[in-house]
Amino acid sequence: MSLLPSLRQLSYLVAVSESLNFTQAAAACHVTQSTLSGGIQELERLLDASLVERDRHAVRMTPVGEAVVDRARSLISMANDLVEHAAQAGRPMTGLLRLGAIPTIAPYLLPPLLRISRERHPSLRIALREDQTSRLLEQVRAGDLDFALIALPYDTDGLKLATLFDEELWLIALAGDAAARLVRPRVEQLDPKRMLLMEEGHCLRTHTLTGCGLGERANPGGLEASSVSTLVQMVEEGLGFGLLPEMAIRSGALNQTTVIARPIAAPAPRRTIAMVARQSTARGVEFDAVAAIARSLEPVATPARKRRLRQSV
Amino acid sequence: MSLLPSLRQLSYLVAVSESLNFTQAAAACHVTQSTLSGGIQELERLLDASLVERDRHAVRMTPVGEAVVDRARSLISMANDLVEHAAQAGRPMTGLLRLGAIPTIAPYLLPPLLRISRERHPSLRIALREDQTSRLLEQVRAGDLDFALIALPYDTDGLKLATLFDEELWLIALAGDAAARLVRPRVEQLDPKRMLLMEEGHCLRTHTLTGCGLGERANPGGLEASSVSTLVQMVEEGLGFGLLPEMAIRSGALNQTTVIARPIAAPAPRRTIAMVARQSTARGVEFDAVAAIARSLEPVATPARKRRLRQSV
DNA sequence: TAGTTATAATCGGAAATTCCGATGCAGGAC
DNA sequence: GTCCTGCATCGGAATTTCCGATTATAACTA
Repeated sequence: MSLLPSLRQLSYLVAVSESLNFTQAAAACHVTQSTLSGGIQELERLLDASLVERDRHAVRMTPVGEAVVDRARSLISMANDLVEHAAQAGRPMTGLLRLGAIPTIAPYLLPPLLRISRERHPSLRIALREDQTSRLLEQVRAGDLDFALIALPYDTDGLKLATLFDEELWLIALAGDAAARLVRPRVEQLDPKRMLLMEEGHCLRTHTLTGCGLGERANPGGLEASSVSTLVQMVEEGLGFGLLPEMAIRSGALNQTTVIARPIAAPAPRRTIAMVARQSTARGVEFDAVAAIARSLEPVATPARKRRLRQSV
Repeated sequence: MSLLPSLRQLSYLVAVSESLNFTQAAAACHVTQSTLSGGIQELERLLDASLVERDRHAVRMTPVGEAVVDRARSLISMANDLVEHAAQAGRPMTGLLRLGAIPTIAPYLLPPLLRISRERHPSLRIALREDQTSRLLEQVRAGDLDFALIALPYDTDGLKLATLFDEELWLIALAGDAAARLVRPRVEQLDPKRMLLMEEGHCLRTHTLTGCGLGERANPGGLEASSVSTLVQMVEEGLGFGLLPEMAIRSGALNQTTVIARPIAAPAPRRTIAMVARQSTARGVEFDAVAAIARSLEPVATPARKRRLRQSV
């Protein structure tokens, strides 16, 4: 086994890669510039590779440096998880849990989830953050979030994953709309030209397109929604039809509108709700507990229930 | 961010967990017992948790200690990968690569794989180890192996995975055997009572059973083979029939025998050949290169080829 | 051109840490 | 009791880490 670099040296390197400025990096690490400079040099000597390119004009990371920084980041977050795990070991289901969720899940799944969690585990506090999938995963990996609720398919490589439940996408349209004529439309019967999509980057956009067998080509009409509610409003304006997760509809996304929802004939477009965490998370117990609660909230889609739901909107 | 433990302290703890003896652990770490003792205490103080239980009679790890040891192990192997990656950065496809393979792959896939690898990458040396899947994965995780060739389905959680190709299991039997009467038998037509299996722990056993829709119940006859060649010999003795991967048959596992092979009608039992490595492996370039070579060695199973093969055995 | 600012490297010494050897202490074997 | 095994403890040595001051270089400014 070779000699190992210290986590401190690695954190110096990470800091440099973030500011590309030794002085600022040193401040961020609460050490002097000379200490950090020495630390970086020591690391380069130990690894026998140049990691940071010090030009007259600027500081840049070398390709090897970037690779080392990536590995160093996950090493440090793993070490943090280790410390946290030991600290929390005797007292599971307590303390602060930082939970992220995408905007097409948060408003519908979180209210009952938080309520049940408070009932069962009163001393577990949950902080919420709502963001796009890619950013949530970044934050989970960086250790800024403990868990994230996302929709699959999505690349979750290297993360701990628990699938929670499947969910169908339903058609939403005005009552008079051509798409709403059919009680149980099939995806092939939907006119791609009149389909309203979410903006680029929203995972619901991708899931809608792939669910309808369409590629990631831009929306012909050029009309894109930035949230579920704007999508509903655009449908209300008669600009076309859209697809919405069953959960959103059940939670009243169409209330106060004249938009109606229709389940789509099998094979219906669907997405899988899942929760992710770092593999090395200190909160394994909480992960299982929260996942269990979320699973119990699956939108049970019996035919009778669907009929009732369809009538109510 | 809290204060982090040093990798050295963590390695002390890992050593203690392996020998459960401070003096021996100290020797393994090349430090004195007092140094190691102090290191462990410092770690316990830092984590604010008791990790090692020092009884009058023995040393045991606490549950928290075990958990910390697990995390420490992967932390240390990640750190080693980081160092190795930096060292190898400028010179890919060189040096020693430690490759493991299960016994039902090694004799068939490795000879051509090694030949092509030597042609394309003369300065890459490959050391081989043959073992059961579970042990290979252990060694990969521990950093004793770089890659392992295994058969899926198998739990590869937390490892870097590349699927290489699918492969059917073929029926092997004596020409006069009831099972060999059919030119293209279906799995339902095979008599479970006369099926010869590999020993417990061999993944081919599991894949055979699940491929035939059978549970993991013991072999009724109690006859179990410890390798492909013993399985073939048992078939040759007329003790029953067996299932063998296509690759093994193509490579001549039945040569010098009177045993014949029959492809099974769709849906045939199959297994997926895959290669795994640590997520943090320093040999990402080599991983892709070796996987590409292995993929090019897929047993192409066109009907014409199958017919030719069947006649030759 | 001379002065100012910004940034990283270098150096000597202070501070902290890591380590060792010797010793202490407890239990078990004889 | 006496020896042996095994972990904890202690003082001091060796090493590492860190700081502050200074130097070096380039860019910008007046």
